[in-house]
Amino acid sequence: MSPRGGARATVHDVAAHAGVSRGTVSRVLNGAGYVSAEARARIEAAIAEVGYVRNNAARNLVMRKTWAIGFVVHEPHQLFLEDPNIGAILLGTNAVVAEADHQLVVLVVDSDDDAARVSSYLRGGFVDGAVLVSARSHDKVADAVEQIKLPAAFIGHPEGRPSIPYVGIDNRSAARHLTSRLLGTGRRRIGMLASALDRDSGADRLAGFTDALGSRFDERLVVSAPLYSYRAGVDTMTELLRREPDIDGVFAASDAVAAGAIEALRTAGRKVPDDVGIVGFDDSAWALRCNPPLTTVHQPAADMGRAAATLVLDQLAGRTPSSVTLPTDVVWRESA
Amino acid sequence: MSPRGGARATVHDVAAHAGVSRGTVSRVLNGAGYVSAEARARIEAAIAEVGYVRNNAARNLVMRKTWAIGFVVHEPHQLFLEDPNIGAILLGTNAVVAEADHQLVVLVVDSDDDAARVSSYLRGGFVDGAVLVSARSHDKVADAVEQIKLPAAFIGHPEGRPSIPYVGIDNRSAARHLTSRLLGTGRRRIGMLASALDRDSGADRLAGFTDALGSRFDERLVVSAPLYSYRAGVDTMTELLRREPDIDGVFAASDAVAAGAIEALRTAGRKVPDDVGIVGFDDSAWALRCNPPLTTVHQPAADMGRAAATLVLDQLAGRTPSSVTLPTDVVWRESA
DNA sequence: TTGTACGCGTTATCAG
DNA sequence: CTGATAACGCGTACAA
Repeated sequence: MSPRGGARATVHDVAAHAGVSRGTVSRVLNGAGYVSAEARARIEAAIAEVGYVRNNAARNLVMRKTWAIGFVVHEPHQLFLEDPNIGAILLGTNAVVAEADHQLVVLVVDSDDDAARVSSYLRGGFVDGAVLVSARSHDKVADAVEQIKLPAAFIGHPEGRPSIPYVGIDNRSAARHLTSRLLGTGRRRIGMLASALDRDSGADRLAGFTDALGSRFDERLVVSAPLYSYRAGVDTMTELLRREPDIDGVFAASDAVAAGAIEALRTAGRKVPDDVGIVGFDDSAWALRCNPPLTTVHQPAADMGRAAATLVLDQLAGRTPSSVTLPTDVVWRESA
Repeated sequence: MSPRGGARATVHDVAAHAGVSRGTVSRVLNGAGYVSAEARARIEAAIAEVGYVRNNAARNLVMRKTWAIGFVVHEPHQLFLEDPNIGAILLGTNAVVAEADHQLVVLVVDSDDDAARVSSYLRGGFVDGAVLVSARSHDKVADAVEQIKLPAAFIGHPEGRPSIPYVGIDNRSAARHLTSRLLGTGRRRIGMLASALDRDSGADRLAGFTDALGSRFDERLVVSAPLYSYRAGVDTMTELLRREPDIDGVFAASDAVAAGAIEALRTAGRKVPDDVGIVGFDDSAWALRCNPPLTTVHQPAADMGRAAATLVLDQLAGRTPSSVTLPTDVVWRESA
């Protein structure tokens, strides 16, 4: 006796088909023992026959749990397409979440409307927790997460959200370290191509650069752009050359920016690293694709994803999570 | 009177708080008129006061609709990270889905376990429809979609799934066209770096190449690799040079492959395009990043995403969808 | 070992 | 215009 036309079979149908009660069917469905071999066999046959598939809306309603974790990506179009770390973070998160038998659900925020829709999705009980990537401090999605106390973790370190743990890297000390090594190669006039100063990563990298230069810091040698992009690298490097033609060292806020800068330097007839030494940040696919290969800071992207997932899972298990800062390494190659 | 500790407020709580019935609350929640101004005001105040947020599990259960659309990405790690089209497809799909007030939910399949989990997610009634990217013909996810008759659309054109509409491009004629133009530049010995021959895109590009060459086709000049990757380009080009040192034209199955091939050619001391003319496919970010810039086929990735989303939405609206093939353009640049 | 009955939070259908 | 009340499909004490 299949269910009425087109509708999906329910536990009720299976029970009727097998000549048992719904309770018994539910028990075999959830592997909760106490079912006779005979009943189990009949029920399993019935399940196959009526093509039963569980209705999760009903299940979630009663269990108050969805076994799904959100992964919210909050980037402007272009950056989302270009950012090499985001994919690795995603895969790392997915690995841990899957291991815990949950389903990762990626939500992309690409406009203000999206932010509103994703917020209400999160509030709507579709997920048990969420990993937030590159959220700004003031952010509709973060507001929602905080308000409904959804177990969550940031990748990065937005200020003003003490209630949500994060996993980050120490951008400032990494930038300081990298700049110092660049100084150590004997460069005299070192500039910075800064990016995304509205975000902790961008601001901290600039701070680290400033730290390393100390009294030698000259604000005229810092040119900034809103995004970590190849295009930004071309533009800011061009501007930096205009301001200071005898520049001989450059710290680019990301590998993509560095790649663009190298292009601009080539156009201007400068040789890398002979005339100008340049370093990047991220150790992304760009780094090896550049000519010459880029000296840069390696970001443990997949590990960050894994750590963030663990932070969320911990909260689901009732444990109190604490933010983590992962170590980075300078990778010295030919560009400086 | 707020709900018991920690639990979320329900319609019931709101109703009690406002001194009306649940029915009335539901009516203002869903904007379904027929509510006195006074009642509405009291209810709205109550909603704010108790911090009510809708429970979608319950709502979905009764409405049999989730307002969510799945976007299933089924690629090996590396390809997922490198593929430039996938982001644009995603954004295109998201735009249309959001416009229709649905939420796009991205599901990444990265292992056999993932495939099983995503399948059961799809069957579980978490989404009303799905867009499937780069699914193979034999695929657990596609099986599930077909079995439960989930409204869906493929990007690409997997064989053997006549019940699911797709949006694709005519890889074969595009490849034929591109190869012909390469021939037209006077190249004599033209080889192909094929990839992903287990997929329609890869196989069709090879077929188009073969078409264009006609009797001049020499199977020794075709070297293939499993993935559309930079690495594959380096390796297959190296092999092609070994087989045929006096090669003077190359059709690479994708821009990434072409970029790798250019690297291999440079290593071997050949000049592009003077010694060897090379063309790619996709018009991805690689194309302009290569030196020289790549002649290639432009894929309307965002449009493909939009079309696929429309296909799914059409089915949700009860319309019968039909597959679409989008036009491509050859973009002639300096590499050939 | 099995069946019964209740509750999860909404929306929808009716009388009033 | 409003308020009961019945689904929606499932898990689970509790009784048998």
